Amino acid sequence: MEKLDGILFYSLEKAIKCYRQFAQRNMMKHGFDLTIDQWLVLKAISDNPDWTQQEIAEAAFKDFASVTRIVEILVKKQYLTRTIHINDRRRFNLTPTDKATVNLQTMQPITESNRKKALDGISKDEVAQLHEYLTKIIENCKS
Amino acid sequence: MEKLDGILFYSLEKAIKCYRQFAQRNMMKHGFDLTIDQWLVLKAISDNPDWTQQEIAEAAFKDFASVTRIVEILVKKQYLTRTIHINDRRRFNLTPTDKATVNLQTMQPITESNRKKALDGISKDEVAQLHEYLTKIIENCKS
DNA sequence: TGCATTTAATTGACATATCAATTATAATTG
DNA sequence: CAATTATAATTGATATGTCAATTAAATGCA
Repeated sequence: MEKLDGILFYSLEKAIKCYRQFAQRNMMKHGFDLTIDQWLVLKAISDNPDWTQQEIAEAAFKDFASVTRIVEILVKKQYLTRTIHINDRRRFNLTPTDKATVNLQTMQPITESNRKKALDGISKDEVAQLHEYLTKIIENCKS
Repeated sequence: MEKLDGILFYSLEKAIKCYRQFAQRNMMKHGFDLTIDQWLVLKAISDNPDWTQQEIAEAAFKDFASVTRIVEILVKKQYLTRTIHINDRRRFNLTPTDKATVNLQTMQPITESNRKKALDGISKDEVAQLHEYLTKIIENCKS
């Protein structure tokens, strides 16, 4: 078999999977009970409290259905409250609880440290380069 | 919110998701009834018929549980036959059917074209560079 | 040989991804 | 205003990821 490690997209997949596992491990190690997807959605909502779930989904590059389910979990875990939107009864107001705010803040430095450790040995310029390549791939795959 | 697009790992995630969607679309467009994960596992088995499922899982960077389930589906879809291993009754012989062999061959140029299109505008050297960065990230996240 | 350990694979539970269908409401337009 | 269309969100089905527990068979060692 052509070695899988020799195929770029395989390494791409492996890199993101490794990073997710790494980030999740460190999150748990610090006693947090959120998955990184839940964290991401919570953070997106917290930073954009007026967005629809669909807008949140787009920003987080998640499926609408996934966001619906993640929001459910976040409400159940008491990180979000959900109330009906006054002007549009199809929508909801999603409001992070105090618990959410505190946890997001406590988590922030851990997340930053995770990112830093994962990029250890890659210079700022190289990261920028890498970023450009990824953006190019994203563009190419839109066709 | 710090724009998600500005975070490398978010773009990493987005890039691989985009590529998977792109590859899957093209696969379907040509009438194949496999997911790209099923295809990957089938290809790994086809190229290494003597490996254990665990070895296949490692090569494809998949969970053992996932491989078990994907193999089940491949058997059901008549891409694999499963017989008991003579020397080790814990194992199975996984043998691609003729249908599998034909499909893998027909698929190969499509896969290559997918990869090529997705990397359009990125030179060979740059791909090599990108690959190195990814390998570095994978290493960093093992800690 | 007999028992503990290791290994190969499966299974269960839950989270997420994806696609299609559905519901409820809002907006548009004839 | 009524009928159509568009939008926000949910739901169902299936596939995969992840973790833990389990089963069955092989191996190692006293």
